[in-house]
Amino acid sequence: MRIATYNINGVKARLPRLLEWLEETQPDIACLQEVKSQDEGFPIAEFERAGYGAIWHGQKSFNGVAILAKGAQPIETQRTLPGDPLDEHARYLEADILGIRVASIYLPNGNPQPGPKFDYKLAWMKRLYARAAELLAAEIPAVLAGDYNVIPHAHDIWAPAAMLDDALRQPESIAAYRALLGQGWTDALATHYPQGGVWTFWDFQAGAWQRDHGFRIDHLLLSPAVADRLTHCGVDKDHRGREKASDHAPTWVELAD
DNA sequence: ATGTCACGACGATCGTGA
Repeated sequence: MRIATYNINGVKARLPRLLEWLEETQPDIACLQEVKSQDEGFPIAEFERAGYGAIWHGQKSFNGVAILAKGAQPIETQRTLPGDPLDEHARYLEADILGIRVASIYLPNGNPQPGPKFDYKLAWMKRLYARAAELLAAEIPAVLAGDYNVIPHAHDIWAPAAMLDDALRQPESIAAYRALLGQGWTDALATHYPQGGVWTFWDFQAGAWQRDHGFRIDHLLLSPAVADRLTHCGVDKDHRGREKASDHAPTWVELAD
């Protein structure tokens, strides 16, 4: 069983590429971020034609998350991240599919830092910590997949000195991510590629793709029962190099049945 | 040092967010 996460940066702009990726790689579950569409603009008919059921939480212009399931309908368990009723950003969606709880996460970017956007990022990570703890306490097999906007380690970026002033590499961001892992979650790619050097994002600017100036911010966190089933994981890097591609590449885990 | 892209309101460019 394959579970993937893909920050698509605009579902309408990427639709041909997205359908092509589904057709080529056939993920059983796909968590999407940066849908950048209101609910009514979500191209559900196209996904159903491709054989996928879906749930989505859209927002005008930015944010927006979705979960696709091959030949199945995700059963929604959460439409928001608990802990702040005033937070209207569409950044969290959670569902049961094929016996696994799956969350599609679009964690706040947090730039510029310091500032209110960075404060929001850290507060959001605290709320995620609380939700993740609940899932573990209930012993629900779970995968928390998405764009975490955190570069966990110096070997998760093309140059250790790059981005040091950025919200994605602040000590507070990294500490919050490590605290989450400390609950008992497995960062799948970190486990399989402990030497680092695996990127999931290449900026549109500055020829980052051509120079391979990337970093790893799209993560799949596995609960203990799911981690025991992990057989392979990776990044569909070639999809980043295609025409009209997102700035992220799809990232996935393969689980034993 | 610089380099991009999507979205949406506005009105055929610009601000925002990344």
